[in-house]
Amino acid sequence: MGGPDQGQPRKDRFAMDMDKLVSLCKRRGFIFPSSEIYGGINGFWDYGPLGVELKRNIKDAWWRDTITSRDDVVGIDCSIIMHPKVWEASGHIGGFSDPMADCRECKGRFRADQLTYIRFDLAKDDSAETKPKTIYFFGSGNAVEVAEQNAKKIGKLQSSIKPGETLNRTDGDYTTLDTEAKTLFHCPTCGKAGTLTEPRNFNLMFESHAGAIADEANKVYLRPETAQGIFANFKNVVDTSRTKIPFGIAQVGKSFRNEINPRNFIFRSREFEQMELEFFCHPDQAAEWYAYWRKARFQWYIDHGIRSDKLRLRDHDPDELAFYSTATADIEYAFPFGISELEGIAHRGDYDLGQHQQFSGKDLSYFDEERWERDKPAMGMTSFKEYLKKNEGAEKPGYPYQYLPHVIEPSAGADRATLAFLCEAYQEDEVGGELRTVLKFHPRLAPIKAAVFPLVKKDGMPEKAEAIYRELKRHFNVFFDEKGAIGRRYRRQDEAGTPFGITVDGQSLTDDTVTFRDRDSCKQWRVPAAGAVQALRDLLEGKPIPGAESPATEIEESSN
RNA sequence: GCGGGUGUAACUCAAUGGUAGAGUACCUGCCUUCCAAGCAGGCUACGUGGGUUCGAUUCCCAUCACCCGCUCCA
Repeated sequence: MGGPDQGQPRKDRFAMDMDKLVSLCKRRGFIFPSSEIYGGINGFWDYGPLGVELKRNIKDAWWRDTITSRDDVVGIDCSIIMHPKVWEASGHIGGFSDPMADCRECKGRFRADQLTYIRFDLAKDDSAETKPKTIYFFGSGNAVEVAEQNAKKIGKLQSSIKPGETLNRTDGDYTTLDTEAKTLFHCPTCGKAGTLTEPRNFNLMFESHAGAIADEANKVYLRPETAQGIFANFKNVVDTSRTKIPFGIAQVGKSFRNEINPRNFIFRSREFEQMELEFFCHPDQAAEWYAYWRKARFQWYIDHGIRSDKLRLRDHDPDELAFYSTATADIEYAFPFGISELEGIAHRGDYDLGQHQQFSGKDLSYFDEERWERDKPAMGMTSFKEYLKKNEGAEKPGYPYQYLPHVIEPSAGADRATLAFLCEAYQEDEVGGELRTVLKFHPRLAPIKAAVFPLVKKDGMPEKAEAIYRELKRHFNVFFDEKGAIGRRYRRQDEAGTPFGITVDGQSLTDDTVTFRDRDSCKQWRVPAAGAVQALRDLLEGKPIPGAESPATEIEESSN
């Protein structure tokens, strides 16, 4: 987050801002606050009739481009609740929960485990009964930093020891102090003592209990990401699906995080949907695959209509990387509320499989049989055991035939993508001197593909239009509307993002043609009624509008 | 979680210590041959819970939700 676009959005006549978008989403049935009749619930949102189609189209496009159109990726659908050990192995139980302490005085908030104390107990050797004298030094940071902050005083203390006295030093953090000692702690910001609250755990994982009785023993978590289900099933998939490295396993599904502060419409919510791919490859090829997915995933957003310079690809600085990752890139979008992440592509090495191998005690390594069979004659070996024996004592004796695959993880948020596509599509322009609000979705993503209208409600036009509608409905999600003025009906569909309007008019009754109307240009052209299905299919697949120089909507080939 | 702001109809807004009005939208009918036309009629609201008051949508308190800033975001 952060960046040049974070100032107040301009609210001029044609500007998109979140208020307008939220309002449109509500008005047209894209997105509603969850449980709204009870006042809503923070961090949860519902998708309405148009919103669910949009989001489904996004997920379907991702699924098709990532899995079914490829030879090297398979899908999976894991349970939301998994064995709690999964989250120990993944680091979510340790790293996902932060104890926080607030200063009552200056309202500062601190990671309680980063508030460090250094404690000295001064004891006289010959008087075991005398209580040792205790001196504390406090600060923010690790023990070394706090020692530096207090170097002078500590030095003074150490040099004041008399013969027959011992000085014992213990380091620790705020969470380990007893209640009395906590009152001695100074707030690192305002410097006042005893102003910090008890540390409170901010565990971002939702907890539940498997079974009717709630106790510690059956505590379970709602998954905070879908990825771990993939790693946990790595062996199952390898053993059953004839997949060979390099290959990927992909999943779309709900995840849950108890965000401290849900904000920005559906961008950060507590229940959200992820589209994640774990692509497993040989360590030697990981860098290449990382580069491939980094590029392919960025292109995917462009191919689906995010053409503006609001979309960017940002490589993480080395100091931003998680300790196990050798490279990570974020695909970001400049939302009205700031530049924020849509998707991260991470080179995770063998960290995840390694963790699960360790915590489960199961061998998760991959054996490259093809390569072994190819190479073994040259080495004069008949069995892999010989090879292992030869390399006994080596760090990776089975390498390069047996190894933990490295993984490239493109991890996308379906709700964030939906919001980005909405923001990108939202436009206000002028048609015949009137202001028009239009959602210029890529036809592949548009909730409704076409709307069918009789020009007026008489002379048999409604009947003819409905017949065409029925025929189209067998193939596409189309909409029929015969009420009111034709212009109003066009505009309504513009707000829903419907790319094409099909109108039955007076001429249709004599020559059996209909007009097609393009959402973005408002241009119209005639098509034989009997060919409407094929004509719409052609348009949705990117064939040009008759008379137009460029295709109605360009659909480039994805780079896979 | 802290500070500030907002909460009235589906949407955008108004007025008011004596229970509320507009525009748009929506519904019905008439009319209408291509971009939110017209006519007639109709439906829908004071976020929730307390308090003060004869009486609260209005004042006070709490709560919930949303917005902005901070914080957080493996």
